[in-house]
Amino acid sequence: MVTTPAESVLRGSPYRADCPSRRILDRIGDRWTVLVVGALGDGSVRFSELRRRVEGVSQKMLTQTLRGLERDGLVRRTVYPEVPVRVEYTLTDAGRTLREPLRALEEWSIAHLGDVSASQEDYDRPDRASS
Amino acid sequence: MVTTPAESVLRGSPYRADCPSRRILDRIGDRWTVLVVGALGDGSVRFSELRRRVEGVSQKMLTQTLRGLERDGLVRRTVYPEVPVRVEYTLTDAGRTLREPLRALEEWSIAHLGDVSASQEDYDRPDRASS
DNA sequence: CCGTATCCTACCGGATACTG
DNA sequence: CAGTATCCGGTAGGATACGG
Repeated sequence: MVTTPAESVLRGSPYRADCPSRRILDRIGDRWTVLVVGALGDGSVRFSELRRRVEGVSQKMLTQTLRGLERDGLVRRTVYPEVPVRVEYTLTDAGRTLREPLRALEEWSIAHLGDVSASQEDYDRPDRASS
Repeated sequence: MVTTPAESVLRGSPYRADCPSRRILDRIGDRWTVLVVGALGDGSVRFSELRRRVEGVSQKMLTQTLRGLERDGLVRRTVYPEVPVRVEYTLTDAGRTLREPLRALEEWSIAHLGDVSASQEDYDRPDRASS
């Protein structure tokens, strides 16, 4: 059996401090990045509309998250010098490729979160053997 | 075109505070959970071996991460009452289903982290127009 | 409308010491 | 070996005020 690069990282060698898994987690492992990518979808979205789509995000964190994505080349920022100014954000081609793996994760969560919640409640019951 | 459930969450409605995407991020969005799931692979792994596979994880955080995964029903903990004691961790069936989406993410990072790094360096150059 | 600048708090997570 | 307990600092991120 030929070991693919991905598998060599996943199983062959330990997770080094600079392995791809960690680098990507450092980028999307925060509270908002994944949600912003999802909220952008495949269109152009204004800042204020993004704020509405990602419920609870503060102005500061939305700006910070978008700057990070722009720096990574995953989001393009376009300013229309109208009055008042209009700013639109769009996923780049690279950014769009991120949607598929993220969607896979979301589908997993939709499929399994019920079981996870049930397991948690069972685990938290002080009485009864853990079975 | 029929809108799938996943898409209705991704695009139709805003990301509510209790949507599946957020729940899963709250669980695996921390520093170690994803790495521990990867390090477990499809076998049984001892605590000390896990520490070695996930470079840099502290004893406290490894324990805490494993407890969380056990609570979620994604990891099974087995104690062998030998002297000294031996404890092995294994992904449950549910836990194993998480590996595919996580692997997809890792493969994305392997494929794109080079471009991301290049984009960052370009973005961080003070001089020169952004394009 | 779309930010930036400050301040401030919660908590994640590391270091260390101690048990069964 | 596999934890638990305690302390502690750095930082993610919220609230607020202000600027272009």
